[in-house]
Amino acid sequence: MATRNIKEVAQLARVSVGTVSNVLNRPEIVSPATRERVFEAIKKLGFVRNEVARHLRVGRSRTVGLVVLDVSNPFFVDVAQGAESVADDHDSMVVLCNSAGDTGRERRHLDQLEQQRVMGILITPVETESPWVEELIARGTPVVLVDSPATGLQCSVAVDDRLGGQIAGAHLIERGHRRIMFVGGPMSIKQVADRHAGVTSAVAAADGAVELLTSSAPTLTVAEGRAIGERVAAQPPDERPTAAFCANDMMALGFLQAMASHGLRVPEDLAIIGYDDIDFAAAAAVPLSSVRQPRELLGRTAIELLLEEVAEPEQHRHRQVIFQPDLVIRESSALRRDS
Amino acid sequence: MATRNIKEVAQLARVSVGTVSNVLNRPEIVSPATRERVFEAIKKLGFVRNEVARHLRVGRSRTVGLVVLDVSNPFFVDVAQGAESVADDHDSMVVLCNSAGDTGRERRHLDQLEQQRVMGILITPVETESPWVEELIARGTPVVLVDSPATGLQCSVAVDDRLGGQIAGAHLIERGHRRIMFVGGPMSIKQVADRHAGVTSAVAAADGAVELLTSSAPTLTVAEGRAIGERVAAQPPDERPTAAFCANDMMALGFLQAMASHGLRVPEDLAIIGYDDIDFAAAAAVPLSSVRQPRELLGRTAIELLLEEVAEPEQHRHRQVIFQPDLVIRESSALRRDS
DNA sequence: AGATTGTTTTGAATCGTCTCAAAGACTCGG
DNA sequence: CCGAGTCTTTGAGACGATTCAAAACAATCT
Repeated sequence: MATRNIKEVAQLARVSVGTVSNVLNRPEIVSPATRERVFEAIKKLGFVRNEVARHLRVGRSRTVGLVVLDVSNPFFVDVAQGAESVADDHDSMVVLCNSAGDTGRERRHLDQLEQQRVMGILITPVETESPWVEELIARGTPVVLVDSPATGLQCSVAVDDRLGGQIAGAHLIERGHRRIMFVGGPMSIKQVADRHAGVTSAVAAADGAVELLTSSAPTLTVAEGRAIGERVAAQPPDERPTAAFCANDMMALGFLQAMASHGLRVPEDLAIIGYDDIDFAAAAAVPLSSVRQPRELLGRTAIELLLEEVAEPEQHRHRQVIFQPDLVIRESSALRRDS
Repeated sequence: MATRNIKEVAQLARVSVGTVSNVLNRPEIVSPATRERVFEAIKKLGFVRNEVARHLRVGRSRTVGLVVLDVSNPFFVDVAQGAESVADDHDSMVVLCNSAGDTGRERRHLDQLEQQRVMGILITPVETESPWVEELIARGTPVVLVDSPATGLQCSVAVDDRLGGQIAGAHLIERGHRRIMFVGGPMSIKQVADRHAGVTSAVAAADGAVELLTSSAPTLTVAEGRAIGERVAAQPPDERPTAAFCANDMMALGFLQAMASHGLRVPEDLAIIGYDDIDFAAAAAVPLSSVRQPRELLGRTAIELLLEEVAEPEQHRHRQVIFQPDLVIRESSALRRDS
């Protein structure tokens, strides 16, 4: 209730409001004596600068919005932490919003962020083509796409998911697997489609006859991974795939659990490889092989591109940064299989 | 760049700014004809209300800060989702901040939130006694403590951790364990201390001679849990505890992994029980028994208390809501042990 | 027509801070 | 002691929306 303002500080310190403002923003141009007086007044009154008024006046905000597909997927939490670490160094702030894969929620968050006049928005959009995002940009909010193809209207950072899928597929084939299942989700999600395309190309490139089965769940969750795993475990051994490539680690963990609860050994009976390399992957009881994405780096780079655009809007040219994924082989696919 | 303001809208619609404001805030008091004209102008110009200016004028913000100890612990993500679901219904917004257990970061976040004049702050403080929080309250920002004892200056929500520890201990004793290890962290963290106190009391209440070992790591992470697990696994079988009660599920998962990688069977060779019941606990290859906390409910209740305080500051009396934890028995502790 | 009541619309004041041109205070050489 | 430079400090507008007393307009009744 007792929120003090700059005027009260000025009164107590017997200076003008302009001087107080100067002390706050360019202390070096004000004489040590008055500066000290002002600081004392600030302390005595418990004055805290009203960032809202400041923002209104200067027109620039210090916060960046980050809208992700699923906060409960640690992958996105890590991306957020990467972004936040950079924001910290620029005394700005990241506000994390969860669209939960829902277009409506995504839109509401974008509206709120735009109304707050945030400095810019980092987003992993629910749908590749998003008119909302384009209008947002047209109205002047800088946007950086995370893990989504750029349209030329903005910068983007992404990881080559096709390559990731290919690496995973090649690895399984090299380990002797001839019957591989892709445990995926809706192909409308670009990441899923690309990873699938990657493993498909790896299969096509193999000499021998490698079979690729594809299953698809509505969402990329632990529960869905487990459900698909249950179905696979119920199949007769000679019909079962010998390896599963899961669209993300959440699904892979669910799949793994289904294997365990049906007494199937991983990797002996069935190898598993996931995607993202979240921390829980390494910590699984059978440590999970996974295609690693540079998660923090993704977030860091995204916000750096944004800050760059904000700093020099004129000479800024939109860029698309693409990182290479990385194969991390752990126990869940470590075994060589004699076909 | 092309951010339109209410004045431009007024001009185009040939009305005064006051009328535009009315259309935005109390459309019912303005005649249908002008209302329509104003809406058209808004659409044509792509006008988006400046929440910053609004906030400055009306003095009330629509955002709530939530400062948590560790975003990479899914427990806190779930708390956040609970809070957000309530915020959604009150068209306000939750901004999630991560103190990462660091007092400095915590303070920076609190400063930023106060400068933004947020409606209020929900916080799981790093340290129980926090002068910053008290000053914050004194200066007029409502605070609700999450999972921390209230000082009477604010509301709080928490789960009875002592009871949780006791339930876990009693369960293990009932299953025949006579040598139990508490896998914990710094006792300065209230949650850890309480859970430890709980299991201690359960042990004291047992007739037979039950031994309680205690180990402590600097942080409650998967890696630390694994490290302690490695040490335990290296002990000769007759010196090893037969059960481990971990301070949270992250540690329990790490511990579990160490068991697996050393060929120790869970629960046959060693039972494990965790705390929080995060989703990954059920999804572990040996599904983890855990003491469940009502995670979303915790977040929901916290923000409801805050909204209540904000709505009626006068007649508001601070309350402390305490929830009961719940034992979820899964495979990792399912076995009855014959001593 | 004039009075009365009710409905819409107006526009000036306000929120707390920043900015910047201009005024004030000092210093120093002549 | 004056005038030319430096430093410091001042104070009057913004910024964009909301509010509210008052004005304008409309409808109804004498």
